[in-house]
Amino acid sequence: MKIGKDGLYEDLKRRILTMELDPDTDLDEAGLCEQYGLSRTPVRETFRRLAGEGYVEIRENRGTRVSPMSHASLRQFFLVAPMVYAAIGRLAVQNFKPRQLGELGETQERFRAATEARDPMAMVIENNRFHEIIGEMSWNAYLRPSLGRLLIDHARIGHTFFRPRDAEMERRLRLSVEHHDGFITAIAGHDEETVVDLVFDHWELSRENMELFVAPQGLKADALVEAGRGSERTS
Amino acid sequence: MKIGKDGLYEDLKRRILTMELDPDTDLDEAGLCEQYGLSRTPVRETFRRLAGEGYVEIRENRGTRVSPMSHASLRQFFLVAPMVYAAIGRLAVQNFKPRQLGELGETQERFRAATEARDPMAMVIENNRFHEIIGEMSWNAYLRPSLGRLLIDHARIGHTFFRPRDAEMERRLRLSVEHHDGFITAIAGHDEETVVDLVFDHWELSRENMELFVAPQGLKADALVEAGRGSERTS
DNA sequence: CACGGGCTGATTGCATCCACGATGAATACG
DNA sequence: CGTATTCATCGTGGATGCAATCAGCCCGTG
Repeated sequence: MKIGKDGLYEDLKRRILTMELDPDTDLDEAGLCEQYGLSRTPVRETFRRLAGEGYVEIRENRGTRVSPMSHASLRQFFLVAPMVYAAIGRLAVQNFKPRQLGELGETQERFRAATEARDPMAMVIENNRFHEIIGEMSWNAYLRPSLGRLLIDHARIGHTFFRPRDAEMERRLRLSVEHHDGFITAIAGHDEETVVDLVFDHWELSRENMELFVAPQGLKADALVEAGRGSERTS
Repeated sequence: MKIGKDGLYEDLKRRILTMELDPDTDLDEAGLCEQYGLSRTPVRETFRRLAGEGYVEIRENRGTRVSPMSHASLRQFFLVAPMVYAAIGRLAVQNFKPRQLGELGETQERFRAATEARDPMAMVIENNRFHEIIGEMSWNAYLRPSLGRLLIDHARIGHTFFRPRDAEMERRLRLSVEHHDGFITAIAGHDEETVVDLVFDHWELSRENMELFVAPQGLKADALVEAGRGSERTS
């Protein structure tokens, strides 16, 4: 674990994206002060910053907690994500700087390494970073805030994507890696239409997985009652 | 001028939207503490909050300043604004709550009163609030951050819209008020297509005005040199 | 005369202290 | 025995003092 203010910021982001910190988890201000060797002031400022970016929410006199993921907001997520992703993709092709293409490639290599190492945490982070960089390439300060919000919940809803349970999920994961390669090639070639097509393919891939997560595979009605009394959470 | 933390927050937003505080203006932390009867801690937290919403930017060890408006970002503004506005409009029709419709009506009445009173400041604020409410009606936490950013610069770029200089601009302003009435009627009737049409009409109206602001009417090349040495600002 | 180094004032960031409000438990009352 | 009220404790918001960093200025040097 890193120390200092930036370490706290990065760690909290990582832990929220990887669901190490579940939605609605209360953050212990005093505890984090101690762990990162900070006083409460910089910790509170980090909370404000994360709140501005949508990672947490601050309730007056009632502390800071990880942003919730309600059923209602999930529907809104599926409605706008493809639109924003496609727009960001187009703008990225139009506006990217060569230097960013290199950064994208490096991130993709780390992502590929994470998949080969079967490291779900690293996969989540590198995949998220990959799409963040595409956002940066768009150089659009107006659309990026929404992209950021979407990527947070995309990582959280789709985290099971990176924990393949069967051959089919393995195949999808490999396909996802190939998509990323395709993004890099298409962006480098200023091929806007191919990027948009890839955006939708890539979206469809993770959308199907996320729907499984939101509405899990058809268990028999009594399966949970039999096996896990009291362990499941009511949403 | 209000006092307290909320007063500071509201006032800064208002002063930034109305261009009372120009882009790139440094904010005086100590001065604001004194004016609003606060210590530096809550002032700094307000800065963080405003930074998260896109009103200001904080540079490490170099203070807080009003968010800049560069030429490059302006182009990005024109590219994505219609898309986001239209999407928000659709979602608002689908998801609004009756209570919000009342709030929208009240804001529209204040906006109308401001136009009749020829009060540009109030017009900017109420117009901005009107579109914020439509954003709230969408109940889409993913798209609203971008809407917020767009509305900030929409108010700043288009502030001349509310200072009509000739009969044509007066006409446009009246048309704008009528558009708002149209929004209320169409949203109340769940008429999604009419709302989207209105969004584009409304957008076109202010777009034309904003383009005049960005690329002002064709002065003769020597006009500024003759008349206003040193008084014009370089953007 | 131009340029670089060092100093000083001002401003920001961080730590600590204090006050207020919320939460939970114990007790008194119905 | 159940419920409401009070009180104690904890945690958050705000104020203040101190340290670090940055900007501007002066002076020395080439």
